[in-house]
Amino acid sequence: MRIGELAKRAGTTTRALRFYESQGLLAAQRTSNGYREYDDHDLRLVKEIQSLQAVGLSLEDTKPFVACLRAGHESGDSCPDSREVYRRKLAEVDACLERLQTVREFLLARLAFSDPCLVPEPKEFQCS
Amino acid sequence: MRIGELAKRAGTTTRALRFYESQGLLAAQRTSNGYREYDDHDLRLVKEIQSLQAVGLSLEDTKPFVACLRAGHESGDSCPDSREVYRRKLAEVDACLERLQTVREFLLARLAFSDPCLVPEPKEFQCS
DNA sequence: GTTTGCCTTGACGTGCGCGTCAAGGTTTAG
DNA sequence: CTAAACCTTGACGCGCACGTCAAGGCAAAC
Repeated sequence: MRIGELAKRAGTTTRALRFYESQGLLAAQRTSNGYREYDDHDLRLVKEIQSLQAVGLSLEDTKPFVACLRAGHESGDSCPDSREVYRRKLAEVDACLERLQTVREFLLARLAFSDPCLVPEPKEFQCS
Repeated sequence: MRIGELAKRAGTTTRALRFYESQGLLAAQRTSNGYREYDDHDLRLVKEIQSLQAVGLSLEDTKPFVACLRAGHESGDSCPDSREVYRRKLAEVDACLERLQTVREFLLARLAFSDPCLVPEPKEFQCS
């Protein structure tokens, strides 16, 4: 399949896929006219990248997982480097949780003084 | 005092102070030669900004607090707009905590399968 | 032939909070 | 007189994961 179809199947954009290639995550065959050609294995790679990004890993962090899949392993997280990324990320998450708890206590304490009771409006948030 | 001394007293840089001014957070008097001139009230403002940033608020979010202090209030968080920022931030923090808990569960589950037991190395982390 | 819809590379834009020069003016110490 | 240490504005850089144009090539339908 070509880049447009891979993007559609993976639910992403051609720009993202070309960016992954520029970062060394994705390697495509080229047809005679210079078009990129992908197979189901590449689709699998893209989905792996997406699920790891959803957990908060950077593209750099997904490299060991991609390499693991390329090495023939069934899952991308069965290699030592991948598991090391998991451990590092877990430590980061724990640190963040602790910090956010502190921040939460602070905000609650500040709001405790005579709150005029307005309805809050939840929106999106940058974390992890 | 001039910008260099204010920066030293507040533990920041002249670049940051000029940036605050460009964002409408800080307004300085000018001496005859064009130098910015600050007083203790400005130092107070800068410290307010810093403490709010430490809690994870953006510069934009600190504006109501600065306005509140400028309006003559003792503390920057005694005005309705400031408290509204607190409430919104609290909602964001709560959402982030929930999300990070989910991520943490995921990472623990993935690591649960035959961990070769390597020592983790805690580093800095982007959160809030 | 030409329009349509793919594809290519390249380069600049985004948000945030400044850091880091660059090129110059001012004031003080020696 | 000169050097040092301040100050001024302006403009570009950074990290991250792409978005968005620009200018053009390729293939199939009309």
